[in-house]
Amino acid sequence: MTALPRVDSARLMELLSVSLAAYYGDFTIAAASENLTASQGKTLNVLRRGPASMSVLATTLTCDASNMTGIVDRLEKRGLVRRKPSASDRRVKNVALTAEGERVIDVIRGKMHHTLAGLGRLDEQEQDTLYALLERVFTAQPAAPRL
Amino acid sequence: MTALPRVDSARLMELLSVSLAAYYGDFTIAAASENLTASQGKTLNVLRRGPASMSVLATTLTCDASNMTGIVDRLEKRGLVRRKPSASDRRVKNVALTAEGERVIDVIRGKMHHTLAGLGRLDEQEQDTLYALLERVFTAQPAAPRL
DNA sequence: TATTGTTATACTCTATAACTATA
DNA sequence: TATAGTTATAGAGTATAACAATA
Repeated sequence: MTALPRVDSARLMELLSVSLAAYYGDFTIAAASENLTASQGKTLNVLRRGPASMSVLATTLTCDASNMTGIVDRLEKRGLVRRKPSASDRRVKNVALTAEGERVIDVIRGKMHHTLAGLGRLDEQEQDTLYALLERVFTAQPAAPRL
Repeated sequence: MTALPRVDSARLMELLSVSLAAYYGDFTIAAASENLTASQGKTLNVLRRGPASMSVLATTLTCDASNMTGIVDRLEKRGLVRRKPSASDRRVKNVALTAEGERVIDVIRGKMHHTLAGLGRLDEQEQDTLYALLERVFTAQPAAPRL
């Protein structure tokens, strides 16, 4: 691989903010096309990984637990998620996607045309490299080997 | 170089969403420590690149132009930004950071400990590689308007 | 006619505080 | 005592529609 231009940390932080704004905009527009707010879409996206309690949802979305009540209420009213009492701790309510909720979040993901096209500009090896680097930066315990 | 595990596009999209959530959470907490909402902080962050009109701000933040009026009103009331009428088009108002606004957004950026520590896990060559890949994925082809 | 920015409206998101049920 | 979730409240964010000023 040819030598890349040296980039200082501030420029990388700046590009990171631009990149994530682009991703967020893409997601927000896709969610709106399904008549969902960004917070509602993000909640479905988190639940796509599996059921989660109200407090875990709040932590993941970086908001107060009290906010999740209203967000999950509206999603539940539309039949996209459902609350299920935990068997082991009766205080806990686990939230899970319904089949319809699963369908909707998959549609939203498929509508992120800008991001999908951007990833399409990378070949397979470049995608693997990007994956490994992002994992190192944003994941506490990286599973991928060092480059 | 060790071969990296193959990663399909869906897993990469998933990691992007996790990365964004981590970055966004880091930024939101840092902004809150300066008594700013996420939207207010994002506005300052965009303006750190230079003045921008109300409509450009709205496009960059992926929200309706009418929202920017209130956000900029509150930032202006705190002395963090100011509106200046455009010389060439009297309909346009350019928004610029004040010295205090510049100071505050720099403080916020410096408080993004999680993200800064994450980037610190990469050596210089890896940072350059990440920069080049993100630029390919999220920057529009010819010369994206440097915001 | 089209665009920029604002206002008015209704709804959603958000943090804080107080409450309950459970641990 | 501590934690999970809800409720109430006030302030902020959000899209839509309508408007004035300017292009």
